[in-house]
Order: sequence, then structure tokens, then C-alpha cells
Amino acid sequence: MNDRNQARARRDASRAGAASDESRRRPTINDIARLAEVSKKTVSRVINESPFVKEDTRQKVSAIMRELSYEPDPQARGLAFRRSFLVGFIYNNPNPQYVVNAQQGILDGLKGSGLELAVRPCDRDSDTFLEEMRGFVQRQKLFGVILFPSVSEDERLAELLQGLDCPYVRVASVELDDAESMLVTNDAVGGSEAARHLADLGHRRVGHITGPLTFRSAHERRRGFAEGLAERGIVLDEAWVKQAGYTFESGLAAGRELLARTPRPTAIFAGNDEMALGAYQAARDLGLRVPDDVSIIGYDDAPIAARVWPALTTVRLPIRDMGRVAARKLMRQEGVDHDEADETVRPTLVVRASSGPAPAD
Amino acid sequence: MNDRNQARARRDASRAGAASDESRRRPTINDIARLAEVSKKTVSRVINESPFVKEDTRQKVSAIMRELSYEPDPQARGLAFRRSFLVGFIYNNPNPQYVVNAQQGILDGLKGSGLELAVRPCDRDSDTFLEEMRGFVQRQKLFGVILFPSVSEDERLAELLQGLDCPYVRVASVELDDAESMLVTNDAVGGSEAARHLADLGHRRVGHITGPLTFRSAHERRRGFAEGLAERGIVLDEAWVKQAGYTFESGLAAGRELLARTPRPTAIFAGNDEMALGAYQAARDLGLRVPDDVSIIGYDDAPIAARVWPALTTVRLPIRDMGRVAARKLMRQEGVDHDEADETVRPTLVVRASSGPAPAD
DNA sequence: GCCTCAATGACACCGGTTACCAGACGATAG
DNA sequence: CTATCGTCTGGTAACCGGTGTCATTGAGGC
Repeated sequence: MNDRNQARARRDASRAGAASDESRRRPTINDIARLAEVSKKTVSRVINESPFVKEDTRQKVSAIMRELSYEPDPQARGLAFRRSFLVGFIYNNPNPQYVVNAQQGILDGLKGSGLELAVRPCDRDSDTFLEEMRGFVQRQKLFGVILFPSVSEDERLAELLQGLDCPYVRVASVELDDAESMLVTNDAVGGSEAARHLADLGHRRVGHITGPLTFRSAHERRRGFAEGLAERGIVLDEAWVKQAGYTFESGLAAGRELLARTPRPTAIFAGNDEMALGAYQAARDLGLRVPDDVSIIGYDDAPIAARVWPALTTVRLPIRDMGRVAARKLMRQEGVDHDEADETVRPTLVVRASSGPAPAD
Repeated sequence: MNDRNQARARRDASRAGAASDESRRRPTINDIARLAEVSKKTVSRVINESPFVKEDTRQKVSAIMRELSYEPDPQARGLAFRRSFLVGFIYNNPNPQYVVNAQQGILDGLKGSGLELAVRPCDRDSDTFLEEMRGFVQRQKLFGVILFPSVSEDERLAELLQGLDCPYVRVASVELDDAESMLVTNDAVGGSEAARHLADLGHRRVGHITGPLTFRSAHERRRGFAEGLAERGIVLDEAWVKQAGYTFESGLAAGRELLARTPRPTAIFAGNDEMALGAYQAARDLGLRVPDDVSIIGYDDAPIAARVWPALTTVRLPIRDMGRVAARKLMRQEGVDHDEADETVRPTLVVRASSGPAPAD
């Protein structure tokens, strides 16, 4: 701390002779109170929109606050409230596109509220995971926490947050135990969209490359896919479901195996875009054309999906919207933000060039 | 605020009957002082590593802090210090991969320091850009700010931060005015790596798709590329440099134009991977094979680069490292963190399948 | 004239910090 | 051996910039 102050002192010295300290100082609640000829408590009431302030008093105080462009100090306020104005964004998703979109959406939702976003990636498998999270939440006295998959599915973390009395919103693909603070992404819907699309194109022999079934997202996508097929009278053969690891390489291996079979599937639904691209590669290796010989559908609409050739048909999650909705939900729970907002978000199928009519036998 | 407290009160009520308030309360400096039988001032000295504490006193106090797993409240500390423990990460890069990596690196660097990261995307072209930034920095009394391209190149922002007495580190591709708080990425080096690679493969007619030259990164990459070619006795023909917008579509258009010429360039260096993929598409449209007919090199090593076919040769920036180094540099400036660290980071060429020997004429 | 209620202010407090002072302690001088 | 002095430490109070609690004031209703 010594050193730190030295550094600051040096900087101060280097710009000595600027405006006088008095005039440069940010105004405090005391300054406002003095100028408005009221007590600081009354100013505080104005800040917090207490109904117990006479209208003209409020006007006078507001005018002075505006004139001095006064903003209350979040640290001081937080200290008194025993609570900060920091929202924690806890994530462990390996897909950067996903993280950035979610983060951006949350920031959209937080905008103008005075809340700041503190980000915190984590590793659920770490021994100290829960301890770290506890430290983060408790030390910062977080206003609230927003959880995205797959940490959002961690019940231990949810319990911890309840114990710490820290409000949270979980974004997840299925209903969890505490439905109240949940936001559902409907992965099953996305799966069934893909299924209907393939069925309508005439496909009957369809394969599925699923992500690790320990991920709810993978589980739900598969379930939705099977249900969508069933709606069209098609049974998803368990033998044509290969489990992979959400990675390109694992998708490649699974794709190779599925496409080497006789009879061959005419379509493959992959649990994410990475694996879909692995399947592309597998098809290419086997001399199969997409979509003429085999249709391939992904999930996520990663930026790469539109770039590859042929452009990938995929299911898009409105992740940024989900972030925004999650943030507003948190704020609404805590009594800031009085808008209404719908709380569930539907994925949509983006049809590109990788899906086409089933080939004649 | 009323509503907010109501919400909290409701939650409190719902879990009434948990542990008693007294035992659940986080310990404060007073608790430590009482138990250690010293004054709070002494505890404060221990926290701040003052040299004026007898060794056994320090031991005793530390032991009790550890036992109660006491952590000083950053808000209270910040209030007294007139400074928070929040580092601001200000970015405006459209590439999510870039942002996430930078962010992750910064978090790596901050880890264990007790500093939190508050993220803030921005739009340099907005009218209120500077005002927003001023508000952010001043309201939160930020410990410091880390700037990544291209906001890092904004001199108005740098001046603002100096005026606000807020320490900052700028990550940029060239030396700027205040070299002291700078971290250089050496984009020119990356450009010349690409140039040497192509020259060594025998290419003589090379084209370049540059990003917007208002971006220093674009300017530097181009400059380095020209210099690298010059080293091998090749002149970069200005007519074969097309400016594009760092996007797939603009890369496609520029690629089309370059590849339609006679004689045709045998290699193209694109200012980023997106544009390189646009050039892929242009080559495909014209019936040209990569790399047999034309070699293509990108920049950034976006995740997509390894996934496309043929896999893209590209220049990799160690962005995550840059984030870490930037964070430690900021900390060092402010007297926390006493490690030494090198402060410049070199890009490396990742050779994949999209670059090959120049075709015979 | 008393009671009620809206509006305001006085004061302590949130959990740390600094400024300043007092007491302990060892060394030194008389 | 005692008085005096300087050096360490630790205690006390004030402060950072807001908030909660409770008392006070004045106006209006009965």
C-alpha cells in the first residue's frame, strides 16, 4: 500500500498546478445538502426516490444535483446498504462467441441502471470451485449473480448462493429445482425444429451426434430431436445416436462411424456446430457430398456456421437476448426496473445450404 | 430502493430460523481486534503490511484473521482510500474471440490480487463516448483501466484518463505518445513473417487485402508485410493492395477483384482471418484451388482458421498473454505485484495448409 | 385544544482509514 | 540510581460518503 500511494503521489505531483483541489473534488451529498439548504438525509431521500419528500423540495435538490452533475458514490452507498452494485457474471462455457454474446446481452440489460458487471470464469471441476465462488460473492457483497450454462446447472452453487442470501438468475435448458429464478432456453424445442425440418425434406434414416449426456443441453437437444421425429412418425434408432464431446475431433470420429454404416443415414443432426463440422470432414473423407448425399444440421449458429462451405443449417440461440432478459429478470426480482418482459426465449432454425432433400435410395 | 429492500426482506423471512445472525455475520476488523486484544489500528497495519508492527503481534493477528477467514471489506477500504479495487476493461473490438482471450488474460493476471474486473464495451463513434467513459471511471473510482485495440489508440480517452488521475495500460500495435503505459503487439512483425514465408515459397506476385487503414493494426500489418517482402527483394505493388473492412463479405469482394486480374497474384495476405475466408470463397467462385493456384494467409488465428478446409495459415497473436502482461503491468505501476515481466509480445506464424509453393507460370 | 400524519432533521452507524496523541520502554546523562 | 529524552506502539477520534432510526416540527381534522 505504501508503494501504491507513492505511485499515486508521483502522479499527483506531476500534474500539480491544475485546478485547485477544492473545485476539482467531486461533489458529495454534503455539498448538495448545503447548497439546497436541507439535511443530507433529505438529499438521500431524493436519491432513493422516497415518497416522503415534498415535490418542490425534490425539485430544488434535483436541480442542484444536476447542476453539479452529482452522482452518489456507489462504494459509500454500498457500505451503508451492506450490498454492492456489482452484478457477477459467472461462466464456464468454452465457446467464446457464446460468452461474449451473453456478456453483451447482460450489459445491454444493465445499461443505465448504475450496476456494473464483474466477470468471473470458473472451473466446476476444481476442488476450490465453491470456495472461490463463496469468496467472490461474499467479499464483493454482490448485488446478484447471473449464471449461464453449464455452471448454471450446478445445484451446489445454487444452494451456496441461497445460503449467502445472494439473488441469482440461472439460464439453463430445462426447468431446475428453483423455477423462480430460472430462464429457460428450450433446447428441446431447437432439437425438434431440426427434426421437423429433416423429416419434411423426406429423410427417414437420420443419425444424431450428441454432446456429452452429462450436459443438460446435450440431453435436451437429443430428447427434442427424438420427439420431433416421432411427431412425423419416425423412430430415432438408438444405434444411430453417437455420443461425442462437443469438439471438432469427436464430431469427426462420430461422423465417420455413422457414415460408414450400411444402410447409410441420409441426414445427421449434430449437437453443436463444431461437431457438425467434424461430420463435414467425415463426409468429405468418405467422398460424400453435403447436402446431396447427406444433410447435416448443427446447433448454436456459431459465426463459423455461415462461413463454411456449404453454409451450415443450424439452430440459433438468441444468446444476447437471453443475457438481456436474464439481467432484467434479476433487476426485477430486486425491485429495480419495473418493465415487464417475457422470460423464455425460443431457438430458431437457420436454414442454409447443408440440408437438402433426402437422396433417392 | 424500497422495493429492493422488500425483496430482500422477503428472502430473509423465507429462510428465517437459519443460524443466528451473530454467528453468521462476516467478521469485521473490530472482531479481529477484540479477539487479538489489539486496537483496530494495529489490525489495519497488519492488513496493509505496515513495517511498524512487532513480529509476534503480527503473527497473533494473522492467526486470528485466518481462523475466522476474515477478509477486509473492499468497499469500506475503497471508501477510505478514495479508490476502488475495480479494474476496468474497456474494449470495442468486434471479434469475440479476441475479447474473450484478452479478458481471460487480464483475469489471469489479476488472480489473487483482490482486484475485480469490470467490463465495459464502448463505441468510439458515439457522441457520448467520452462522457460515458468519464462517468464509469469517476463513479467507480477505478483502480485502473486496461485498453485494448482499437480504443487503446484513442488519444482523447488517454488524456481523459490522465485528467481523472486514473492509471491505465494501453495495448496497441505501435508506440503511442505515452510510451510509459504502453504494451506493444508488433503487428508489423506479424506482417513481415507472412511476407517472408510467402517469399520463401517462391511467390513473387502477391496481393494484400488490408483492413481499414484508419485502424493502426491494419496499417502496421500492411507496413510490415511490405517491409518483409522488400527484405526479399520484392516490391509490393500498390495496385495489388485492396482495402476492405475486416469482414467476410468485404474480403470476398476484394479477393474477387484481385484474383480476376491478369496476371493473377499467386498469393494473398489478408489482414485478418475473416477476410482470408472471404478470399477463399472468391477463389472457389473462380474455380481456383487453395493453395495449388493461390496461397492465402490470414491474421489472428481465430478458432475458425484451423477448422476450414484447407486449414488456414495465419499469424497468431498471443492475446491472452497480452492480457495477462497488461494486467501485471498495471499492478506494477501501482505498486502491487513485484514480479518483473517482459512487456512486449511477438506474434508467430502458424503454417497450415493454405500456403504452398508458388505455381509455375 | 388535542391528535394525526406528512415532511424534515439529528445522530449513530456501515467497515475500514488517517492524524494525532499518550504510554511504555530502553538508553543516556547527571 | 534517578531524571530526561527519543523511539516504538497502540489508543482515540475524526473521517470517507452515504444510510437507518427516531425525534421533532408544523399543518390540518375533529
